[in-house]
Amino acid sequence: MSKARLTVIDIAKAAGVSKSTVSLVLQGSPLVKEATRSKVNATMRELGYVYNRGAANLRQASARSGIIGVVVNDLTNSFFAELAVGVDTVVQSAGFVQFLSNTSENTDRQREVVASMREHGISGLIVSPARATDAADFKPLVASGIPVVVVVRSLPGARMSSIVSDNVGGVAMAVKHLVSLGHSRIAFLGGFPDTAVFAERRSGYRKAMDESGLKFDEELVVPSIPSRAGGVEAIGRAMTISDRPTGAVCFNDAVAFGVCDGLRARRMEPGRDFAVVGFDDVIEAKTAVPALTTISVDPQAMGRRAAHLLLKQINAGKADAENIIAAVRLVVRQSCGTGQSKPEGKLG
Amino acid sequence: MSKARLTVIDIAKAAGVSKSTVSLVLQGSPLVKEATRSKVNATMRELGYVYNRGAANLRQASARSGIIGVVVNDLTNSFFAELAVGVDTVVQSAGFVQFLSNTSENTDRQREVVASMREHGISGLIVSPARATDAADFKPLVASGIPVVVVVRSLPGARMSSIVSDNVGGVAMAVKHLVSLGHSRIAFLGGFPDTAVFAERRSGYRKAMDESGLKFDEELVVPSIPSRAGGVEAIGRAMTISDRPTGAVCFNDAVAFGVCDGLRARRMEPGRDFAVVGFDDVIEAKTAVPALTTISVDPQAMGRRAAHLLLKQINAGKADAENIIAAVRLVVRQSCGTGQSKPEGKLG
DNA sequence: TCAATAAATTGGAACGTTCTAAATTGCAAC
DNA sequence: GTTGCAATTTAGAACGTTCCAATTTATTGA
Repeated sequence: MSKARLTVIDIAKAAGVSKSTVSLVLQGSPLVKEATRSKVNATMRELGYVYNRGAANLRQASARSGIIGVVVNDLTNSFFAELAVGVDTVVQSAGFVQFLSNTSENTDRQREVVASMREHGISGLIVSPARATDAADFKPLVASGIPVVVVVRSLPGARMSSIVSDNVGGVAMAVKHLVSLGHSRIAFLGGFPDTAVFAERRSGYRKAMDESGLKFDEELVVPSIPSRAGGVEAIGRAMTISDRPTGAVCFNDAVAFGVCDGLRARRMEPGRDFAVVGFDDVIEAKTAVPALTTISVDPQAMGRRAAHLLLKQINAGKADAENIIAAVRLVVRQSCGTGQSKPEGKLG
Repeated sequence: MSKARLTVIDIAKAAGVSKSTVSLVLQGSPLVKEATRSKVNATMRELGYVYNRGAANLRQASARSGIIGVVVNDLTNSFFAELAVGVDTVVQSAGFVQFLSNTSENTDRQREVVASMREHGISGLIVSPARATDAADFKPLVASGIPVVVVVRSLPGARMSSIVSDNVGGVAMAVKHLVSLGHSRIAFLGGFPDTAVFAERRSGYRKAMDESGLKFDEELVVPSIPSRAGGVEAIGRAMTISDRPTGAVCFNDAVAFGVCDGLRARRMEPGRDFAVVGFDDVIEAKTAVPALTTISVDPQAMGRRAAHLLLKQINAGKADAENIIAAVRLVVRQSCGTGQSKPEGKLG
């Protein structure tokens, strides 16, 4: 059907110039005369020329390949989708193309995907690592001089730039908010206990409890799968404790929604009978009933920031690792009530 | 820092064979002796060789580039994220790599992204077009022999394969479900009225009303932005109608959740005081309270199917356009109640 | 042992671009 | 008219792979 691919030589012939000139035009070089440039451009449009980036990358350093790889661990989680969108906006406006892949928390697939991106000559990589990723997996990549920015989950041991949100500060903020509303039995619900993020958030919980002069009770931290279903389960277990909590800060918003579901199943209304705080501020947090009080991390902003950092490193040629802790803020909505009356009086 | 790139020639030298042999090994050719193959593989591992796919694509037909482009119109909508994940699973297991990009409903960006993918020599493209996409935008692509599969939204006028869900059948099913529960004033809420999908779903609504012997009342279809906020707004307007509806089928699940929010704001409990049906069956539909009765389109399955179709076309070299309507099913949960008592008695 | 064949390997020419260094052109000043 | 210098343009050698045709090596059958 389609004839042989059009090359720069075909364009050159048709426009009556040399292939070098066409190449110069392609690169927007100031060396070529305006008249020539427009003539060449016209011929390209006319004949329907398609640039072959693969051939170009053969000559140019891969820093100019124009592809930014983005690898996320769970695309079905809207947090990561938002993150990718944030990266995309700045990457696109810098004239790069985003190459997004999903690992579904599978380290083998992550290896494949990263290898594949490397083969395609990416200019840089932004990665939210799968659980249990070995930092050494990225060693050869950074050794070969390709900038890498790690987001969301840090990979201790590797000399790579990273951006993670302020997990300890965020949870501490949430706990203190509940304390200010009069709560003293505060649970920490959800999350996989073997992850760095969990450890950080838990330590923020402990820190804030200590600083508020409240007793840290191991019973009050109940891990679970960090999902809505996990939240239902976690609140279930939390309610079996003899000295029941009156509020909880949750590992993330999904867990928090699950906790709300679980409370309703027990005929308790979240925000009135029990205070719940989430973490992430996913889009639904605003519109849920009750609207969720949560720690906002703004995944899009995080993505944009990661992209800027990566672009900086790409342009600098070689940059030293930079580790950023993204600030986080408490968004007060309805899920903790007004704190007017004593929460104890509402239980039962 | 890093020395010059390792090439197939370096490996050849180190392993004591010719570059051609190394190339053969790379391609898994049966022509090379087992002993040689393992020797070469060992050297590659040892020296840390990275395959340069760009150079390879220069020689091979782009059908072998191994990249599948996926373009979606809104990555922040989990429906499309799920779709992409579905595509990814089959694409990966076929040894291809997915190249996902987001257009955010912007046709200009869509053009850029598609052009960029073309430059990178994709083997095929799966696209969920941005609103108001001109089918002609894809003409040059298909003319050049690259297989394209359109998903979710059809592009009338173009000779491309497509997979869309059974919009008219789905909504009709939902309406008849409500009718069987005793409802007769049924609204159709949400959606942009200028889209093909809206037209199809609306026509399914009308068809089912007619077939059930119920009066089609223009007042009962109230469009809105297809989001949670849009749902709140739509139910608000629907409740101002003199002869109020007692149930609604919604443009999608997001709208349905918004409708639930709006009902609660009016002190009505969805599933008890008003029946609501969604469309899409997003993950939250199962765990929401009340669990949402909805039309399930299984985006992952749709993605897998699109990927299979695309791979078939890639392998066939040239395939004629195939248009698939993906079956859809009604998932009954709690948001329509049991239908035991007359819904009219519950209003007020 | 020697053909005859099969199996395995190989050199060199592509592929479509960029880059370097050199050649050509234009133009102002002599 | 030259000359000099800047502005444009260009030929040809890369880049790292695959493919073709040809060569070398192993295996078989007499």
